Amino acid sequence: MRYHKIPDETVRRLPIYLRGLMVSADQGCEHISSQSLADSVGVDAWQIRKDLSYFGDFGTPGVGYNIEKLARGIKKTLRLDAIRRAVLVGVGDLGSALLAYPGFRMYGLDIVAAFDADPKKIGKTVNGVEIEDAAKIGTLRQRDISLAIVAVPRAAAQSMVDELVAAGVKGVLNFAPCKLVVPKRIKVITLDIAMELARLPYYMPRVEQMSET
Amino acid sequence: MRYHKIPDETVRRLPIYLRGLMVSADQGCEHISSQSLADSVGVDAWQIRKDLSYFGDFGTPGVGYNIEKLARGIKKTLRLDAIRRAVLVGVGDLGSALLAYPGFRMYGLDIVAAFDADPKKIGKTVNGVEIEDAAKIGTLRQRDISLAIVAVPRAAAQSMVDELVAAGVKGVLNFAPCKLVVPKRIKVITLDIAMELARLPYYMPRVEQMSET
DNA sequence: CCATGTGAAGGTATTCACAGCC
DNA sequence: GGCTGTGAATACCTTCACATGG
Repeated sequence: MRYHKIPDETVRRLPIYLRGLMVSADQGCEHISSQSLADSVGVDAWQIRKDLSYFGDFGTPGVGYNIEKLARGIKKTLRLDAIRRAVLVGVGDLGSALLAYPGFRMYGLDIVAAFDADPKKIGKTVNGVEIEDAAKIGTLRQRDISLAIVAVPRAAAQSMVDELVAAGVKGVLNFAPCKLVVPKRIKVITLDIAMELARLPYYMPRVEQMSET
Repeated sequence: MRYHKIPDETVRRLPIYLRGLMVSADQGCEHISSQSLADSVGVDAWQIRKDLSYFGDFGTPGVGYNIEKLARGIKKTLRLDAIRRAVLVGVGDLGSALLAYPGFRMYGLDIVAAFDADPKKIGKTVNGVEIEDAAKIGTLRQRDISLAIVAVPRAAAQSMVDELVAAGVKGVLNFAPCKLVVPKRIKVITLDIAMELARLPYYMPRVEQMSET
């Protein structure tokens, strides 16, 4: 293996592989070939091998990959071994669902704090996390939390992010349907759910619809 | 303008442009330049012009784009003018949040039906939509609904999708963290929220973490 | 003999620079 | 002068084919 910059598209796929490895590990497997993993996650085998080749030699020719070792390697590459604590801002319908969502655990991620501006919500506990006053986001600085999830209405998103950045947050998963302006050192991934649904019709077969022409 | 296949990446960006156009329209603007739109949505101006050039001549040199006309053109390209009704399967925390989510309206999309397997939920009404028995998904065939949103646990996702496909659904937005097997004519977009959060640390500056090395 | 890792080829998307039109 | 639309250049990613190693 030689030095390579890891392509963004590879980084996008790594969590998929991790998910597939967990499933195989649960089934008691110790090793897995790129082909088997490919079948279970829906990515081509050569793509998996190429992706993994960017950051380490994990496989054994003739045998495959040691699941435990490969999972550790991927986690390290994604820096999931060091960063594990996240804060949620905005405990509305979507925010509450995220607090209850068990899926983060698979990647070793935990939501350990939550903020909201609504006085009726402050002080309540949802899924073991107490909702704090959004005006106190500054207190995050002392709490070793560098990941934030933003689930507030569009109008509030930018100001919340400004405060999060001031409080030392380094990465943001944004559910508000808008662009967020942040310093270059901060990474924002925006996930606009309605937008994903909106691009689905483009790929659907062009049959005449009964409603409207 | 000449014939071009529209790149997938362009299709991914079109809803962003649509969102930006709505905002400008709300502000009373009639025309907008690629540069202004670029500033408001966070995509480069030449990228926008290139994307739009794949499917129509919308702009006027020296003036810019007519917002109303461009929005209609994008909607038509994405086929949002014909497909508007969606069904939700799985009314848990996330599903309920999606039912309440106002963002789909912006794209002319409506969730008009909901299914769940839990007898305690069946018959209840959430946000004006009555929850029906998941065993009755087959009744969709008569209801002119071709889009589905799947928000059930991983273990139930594949069988729900099988039923949806049998009932005539053509496109699926899947929130379950797994690959779904469907006939080639069906389009599935999987949106794994935990996975998005998991790739965030990779892009964050490599400072020493206080917790664990 | 089987499965990995990787150069090389091929394809797709981004970026540039500018001709053409209002 | 200002702004669009687009060929050409560049960068990036995917796919292939096979040498290499257990």
